[in-house]
Amino acid sequence: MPSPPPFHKQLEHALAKKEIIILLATCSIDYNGRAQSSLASGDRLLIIKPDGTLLVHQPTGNVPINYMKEGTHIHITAQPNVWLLHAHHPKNQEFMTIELTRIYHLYTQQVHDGEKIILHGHEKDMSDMLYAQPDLIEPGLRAVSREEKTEFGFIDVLCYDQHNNLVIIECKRNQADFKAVEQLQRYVEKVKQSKGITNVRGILASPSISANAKTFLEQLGYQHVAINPPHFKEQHRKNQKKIGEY
Amino acid sequence: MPSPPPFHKQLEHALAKKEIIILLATCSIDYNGRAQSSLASGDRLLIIKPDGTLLVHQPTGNVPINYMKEGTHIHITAQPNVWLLHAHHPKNQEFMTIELTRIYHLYTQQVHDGEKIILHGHEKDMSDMLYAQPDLIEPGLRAVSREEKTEFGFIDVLCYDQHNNLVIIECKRNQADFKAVEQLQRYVEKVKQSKGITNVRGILASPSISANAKTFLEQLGYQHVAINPPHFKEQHRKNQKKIGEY
DNA sequence: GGGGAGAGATGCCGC
DNA sequence: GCGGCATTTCTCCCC
Repeated sequence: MPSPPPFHKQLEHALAKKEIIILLATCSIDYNGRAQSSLASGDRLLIIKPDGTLLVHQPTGNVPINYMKEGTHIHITAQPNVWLLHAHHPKNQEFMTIELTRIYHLYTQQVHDGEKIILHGHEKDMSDMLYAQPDLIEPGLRAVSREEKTEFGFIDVLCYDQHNNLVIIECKRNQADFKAVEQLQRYVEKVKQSKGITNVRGILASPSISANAKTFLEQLGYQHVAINPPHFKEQHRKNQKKIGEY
Repeated sequence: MPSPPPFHKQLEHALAKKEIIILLATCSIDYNGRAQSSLASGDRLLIIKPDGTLLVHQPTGNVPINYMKEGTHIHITAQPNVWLLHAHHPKNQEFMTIELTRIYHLYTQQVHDGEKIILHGHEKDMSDMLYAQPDLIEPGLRAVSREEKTEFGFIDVLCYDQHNNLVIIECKRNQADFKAVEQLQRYVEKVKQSKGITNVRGILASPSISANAKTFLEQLGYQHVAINPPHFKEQHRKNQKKIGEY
């Protein structure tokens, strides 16, 4: 029975055929590009995708410890006791060198997946809700526009109140912070300036706001309205049910 | 020769022994937690780490299409034609169900890696440089403090100029945007207020700034100074050399 | 644990 | 391509 081709030949073959490559190995890593990094030797999981994505995962943590994005050119060279995996992203001017000293496992395969994820519960769902039902914010509000583009950014929801003051609403699906207040401030000030009016109100709609951000908000003369993103409670109830199902 | 244990037994064993688990399979996925998502059937790479991290990768892209963070409890159940992988993160109140219909490949192993990455070229390197050499910004500047905490955030570098005006410097290692200008504005206004003085200057130090952000900055009476993060040119030179080496 | 801010942020959509 | 901005942002640091 003929022996299998050497590791680097297998890898080259998989790269050429644009297979997904799963490699568990002891390696050290150097990166040079938008920043510089070095990582001493350890056991890691390397993933090379058909689109030229390279991910390096340690045994813990959510995020790859090193990575190269789609469009990376990869090649491997065999040396007496190590393999050198060179990764180069021409457009981003990024380079990575992985020195492999021990190969635990290599698997490669053609994969097919054309499906896209369907995601709900993001901020747009919240601004959709407030555009459809502005009285969740305050009785008498009339919604005028959504995602209105200004020179200084996009206004989530624009309304008039019952006294015909313009009302600018900025939504956050999570707790609001300084940045959210500043976004609101930027839109309000810009609209006042460009329309030459002063009766413009600013409302920050979010489930909560940090104490400091609230102080800041109120100093600027704006309001916070506590609003949960849509289906927040239903979602929680579903979770509770699922606990029972387990 | 005895046949190997069924897939779900192998997986249970690996979970119990806290091995890293690499699984290439056809699956569909539902997630419920901070948001809700569903993903129809396709070929994906699943990774389960010893710390309870679960990653789902499609054949393209940098980022996992679905994930559960460290601390996730995972168990698997076998049904007539499918396996159900249940993932539950108690603290985050998150749930994921993965329906596996075809197993291409399963590999599990103990892994060891205690190494930490060494990273250079981040923003702190830049504020360190400006604290040490404030005259890179403007002749006659005297640095007073770094990372100074205020009620409204942290000031990167605080200086006095040759006319004894207080100068607040905000650093960005990349192109500055609206948010950077607003951060600077917040610090300057807060310092003016808390110290009861008006001669406070604001300087944004970054390699570049977007046109709109620059307009905004100047309307507020602040300045932009073009500064590259340290070793930027050296880094580029290194890259150039590496191109030659290839 | 919360707050504040950077990140080799990433990804999406707009122009 | 850049710009503006949300992200199941993530991660780190400091209180």
